[in-house]
Amino acid sequence: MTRQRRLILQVMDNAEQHLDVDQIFERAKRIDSGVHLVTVYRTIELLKKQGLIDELDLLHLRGDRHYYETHGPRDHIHVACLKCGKVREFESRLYEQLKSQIEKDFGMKVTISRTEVGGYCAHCQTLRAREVEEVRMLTLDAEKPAARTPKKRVRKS
Amino acid sequence: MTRQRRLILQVMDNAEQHLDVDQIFERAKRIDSGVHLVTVYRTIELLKKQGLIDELDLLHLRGDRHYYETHGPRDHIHVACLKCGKVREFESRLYEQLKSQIEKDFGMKVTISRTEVGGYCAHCQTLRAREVEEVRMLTLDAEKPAARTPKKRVRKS
DNA sequence: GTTAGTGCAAACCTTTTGCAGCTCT
DNA sequence: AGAGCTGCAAAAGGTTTGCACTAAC
Repeated sequence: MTRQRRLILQVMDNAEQHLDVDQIFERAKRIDSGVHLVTVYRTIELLKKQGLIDELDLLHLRGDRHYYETHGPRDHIHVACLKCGKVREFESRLYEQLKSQIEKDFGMKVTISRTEVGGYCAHCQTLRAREVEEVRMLTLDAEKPAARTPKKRVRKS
Repeated sequence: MTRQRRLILQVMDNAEQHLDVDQIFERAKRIDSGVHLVTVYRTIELLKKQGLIDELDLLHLRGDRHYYETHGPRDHIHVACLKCGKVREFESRLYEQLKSQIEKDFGMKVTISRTEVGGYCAHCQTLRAREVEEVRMLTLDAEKPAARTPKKRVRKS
């Protein structure tokens, strides 16, 4: 347990949300500028193997990077809004039942599980409905297909 | 709808398992050597946006590649064995209920969902080490991505 | 003929690696 | 001291982009 590892773990524990590698790096650097990005990668790899943290993709909504969170006592589902990007967590007995069913049906022991769900949250649904309505009004006679959301490229500097 | 796109779709439809980009590329090339990797990427991007294919990570068991499958009529869960790497699919009414519960609790409309589960399958729990190794050879090596072979460092001009 | 898709090379970003020097126990 | 970690530079791997050319409708 070195100074750097302690720091990285501390950053992740204090995080109020899911961080990607660069975010962890930035926060660690702010406290101790002598921490190297490579060390963050290596530490994350280690923690992942030990099962102390979980890795998420969040459905690649924000690009293909990975996000990390400290492994809590209970499994939860990540629910993301496709529009505003907000991620919420969800626990359910149904989820536990589902995993039990898999174990029973396949005769297997489940040790990892990840479920990520995307959709439009209550707030964005009303926004979207309004937009759709506007588009419809504009194109009543044109018979145009619905506008696609432009691809947003999430790229680090 | 071009020759290339038709071909790429055909490859994915005929696939008996989840393919990554390079596997799709290799198979397409075998049929029409004039297909370019970039076109595969662009086509996948397109199909993904249209919701015609789904993207999987398979819990990163085989590295950080992405895998693709044509989007069937019903959602299913991917269940992977951590030992032999075999991936099976699982459908359940519980899963539908779970998604309904999320929609109800959050007042949201769920449009994408992905769940991937890892564990030890019935075989791997009981097989002896040597037999496990054989299964691994059969399932993982069949079309395993090229191993990362470190080479002598050579300065690039 | 216009619009959209393709091939190519090169850029880009993220993650991994070899190695030398430094830390922790 | 010895094992293990770290920082560094650079490689490797995967994905995207700019641009000229070609194919599709």
